[in-house]
Amino acid sequence: MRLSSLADYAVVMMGAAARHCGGTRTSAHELSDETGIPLPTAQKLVSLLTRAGLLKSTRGAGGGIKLARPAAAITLTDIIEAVEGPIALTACVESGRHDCAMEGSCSVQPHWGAINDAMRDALGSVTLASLARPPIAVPHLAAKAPMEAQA
Amino acid sequence: MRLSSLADYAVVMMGAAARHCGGTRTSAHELSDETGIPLPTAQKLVSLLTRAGLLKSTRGAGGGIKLARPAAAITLTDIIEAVEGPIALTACVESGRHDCAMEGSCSVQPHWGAINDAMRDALGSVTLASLARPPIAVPHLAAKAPMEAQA
DNA sequence: CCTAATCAGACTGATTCGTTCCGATTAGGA
DNA sequence: TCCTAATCGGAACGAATCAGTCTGATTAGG
Repeated sequence: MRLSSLADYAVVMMGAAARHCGGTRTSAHELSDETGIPLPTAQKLVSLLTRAGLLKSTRGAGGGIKLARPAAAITLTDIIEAVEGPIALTACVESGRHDCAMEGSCSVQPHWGAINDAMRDALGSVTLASLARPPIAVPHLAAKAPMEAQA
Repeated sequence: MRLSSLADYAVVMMGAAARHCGGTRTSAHELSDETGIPLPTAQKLVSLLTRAGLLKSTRGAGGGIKLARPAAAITLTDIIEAVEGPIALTACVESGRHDCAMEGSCSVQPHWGAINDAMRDALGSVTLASLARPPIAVPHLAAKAPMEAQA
């Protein structure tokens, strides 16, 4: 139930990239300096995020990277899935995976789908634009998500 | 962003324990047979869940385990935190942890608190009683959680 | 044509997780 | 009262995943 460090770094890096006024071209080196993330790691993340279609990269001298979409159209779900793969709390919610011995007789398995979707939607409602806003000191505003698994 | 296998197993085991009419005494061996979880692993989980106050264990011959609280008063958050520790998507949301070099200057750090609480509340709204219900074939009913991190 | 700067993929070391085994504790029966 | 049996509790081993680093391929500019 913890985000991997790479996913955490990816969110920070995308936030820094979004602060470059969206379409302005930047580079992995520049983002590394701004965020404090080690350069090799930043390069690896740029590679992953580009392959996922969140960044547009231009190679060669004078090249760089920029957001592939407006910051308001990029969510935490997009970033996390770009680094960690599909969001799946358990193995049985991944489509095409049927390696659980209790498949069919497990009584909680049908519930995981709804729970997983709720998690995914919650992360999907947080856009990169909202993260790029300067921080305001109002730490507590967690939304009450009235979810009851009935599936 | 994936639940550990132990946490997954713990949910299955608690669901099986709840199906024993709440207060009826059962054992790790019995739960292992019912769920298919290997016996040593089931024993380890019983130990963790007991220490967390979710199960009441009685040692000796004729002993066993039973739910410490009604199934309706046990949530997914309780079970997951009993096995994995406090739910913390990132290192910076854990109270007392300040080992991030970007502490203070990171612009996304203030947002994680609200996001983390939303996750925690969503899992906390799923009770063991709802999981113990026999599965119904209605796979899609994910709640729309209108959360926008404004912290 | 050459140089320089960038992204992209492959490799190594370390940490964590999952599993298994063995010992401590306790109630029941002789 | 002692012994036996069944249980929980903690410790050690092996495997898998992950974070981080390095080197190579590609491309624009001089």
